[in-house]
Amino acid sequence: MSNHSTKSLRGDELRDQILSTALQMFADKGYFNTSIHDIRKEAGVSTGAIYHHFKNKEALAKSLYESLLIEIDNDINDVCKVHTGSYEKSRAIIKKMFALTMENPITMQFILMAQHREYLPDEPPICSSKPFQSMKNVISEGIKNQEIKNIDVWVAATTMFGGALRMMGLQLDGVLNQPLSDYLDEVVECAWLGIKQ
Amino acid sequence: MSNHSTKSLRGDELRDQILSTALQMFADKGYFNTSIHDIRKEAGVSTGAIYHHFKNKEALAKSLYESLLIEIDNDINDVCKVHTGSYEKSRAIIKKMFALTMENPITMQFILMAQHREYLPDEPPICSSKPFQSMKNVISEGIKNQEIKNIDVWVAATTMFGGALRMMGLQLDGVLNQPLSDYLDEVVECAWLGIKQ
DNA sequence: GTCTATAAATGGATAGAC
DNA sequence: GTCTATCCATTTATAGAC
Repeated sequence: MSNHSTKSLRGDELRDQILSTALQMFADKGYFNTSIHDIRKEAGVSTGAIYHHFKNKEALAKSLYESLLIEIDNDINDVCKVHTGSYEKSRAIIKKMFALTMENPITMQFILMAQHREYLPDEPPICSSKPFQSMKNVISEGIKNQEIKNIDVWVAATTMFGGALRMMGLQLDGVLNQPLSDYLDEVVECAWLGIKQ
Repeated sequence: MSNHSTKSLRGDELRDQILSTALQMFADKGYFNTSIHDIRKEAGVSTGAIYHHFKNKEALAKSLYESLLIEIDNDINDVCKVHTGSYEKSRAIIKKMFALTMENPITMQFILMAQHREYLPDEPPICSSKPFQSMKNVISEGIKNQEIKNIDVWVAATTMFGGALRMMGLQLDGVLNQPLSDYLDEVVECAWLGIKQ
């Protein structure tokens, strides 16, 4: 379980080691159930090393949160680029998020399931984060292009992505019997039927 | 802000005072950002009184969580009783949950947005709680009756209720300009189009 | 840049008076 | 049944050696 290896890391490698250990533990036990001492032990580093690389515990969590949101937003925009039309883009986004959930449940647990505002008080709600804005933009465009019917954009966006996000939550809670990819077609089809022109 | 009143409460009234203060503070600042001392101060009671009525902090949270889930489940079942058919029942459930969110945002914040497993480790995931099971049952029945098309029941349930739940989250995050009731018709219509036979 | 040791504060929980 | 006072463990963060 411990990330401690015989080779002792230094500099940026040590910083990455701290980040990945913290991510694992925050996702698994939650921010408040993970002490600096827990991270120190699990990562095989010293308290001083942690405080050298991060101002405090909150800054460590914030660094994780922001970089992971940017990563996901990049993934979303990458798959969007190779598709045209709101349907294709929405499908590609959901497919990508399903894949990320299966490949990297820890990251998705941390980003989607945690209540960041409890420990990052200055953070805006998740719905105004870049990935969620990107999703909303796809829907806005679809309404403008008349691919999607002319309803409130929040309603359209939550209809398109709300079910998929719940399915990701169910997968992370261990409730589903099959991998998310098995549900992709039905999820996308049902959501799209609700909003298509 | 303080719930402290000149008349000092005793017995069950004091217990209720503790519960409602704790609910407010847990919903507002989160479980881990609320200390027993905070609750003591805000409720205008003593530490001893809290520990007389509840074994510990966790038991206090658990008592709140369980009774609120039962209340919501009763509400859901009450509105279901006066409707027949999956569409009518689903619509009534969403309407009721929208109303509860507007009337009692604090309760909904605590039930829907918090990560209870971080401080109630023995609690099952929220999707297996009674209210969510009741929703899933409505969808199961609809599939059996062929009112809803024959797809995976989780997909159908998340399609029907996933968007509405996200809209409730947006409302609680203060993102929406209008009350949830204004979105009800569109939300229900979009969701139902996705799963109807 | 990383370590160990420890300071300083907080918070959950208990004891015992009333 | 409720109160006050306090104990003790935990935790964040710092100081200073290497």
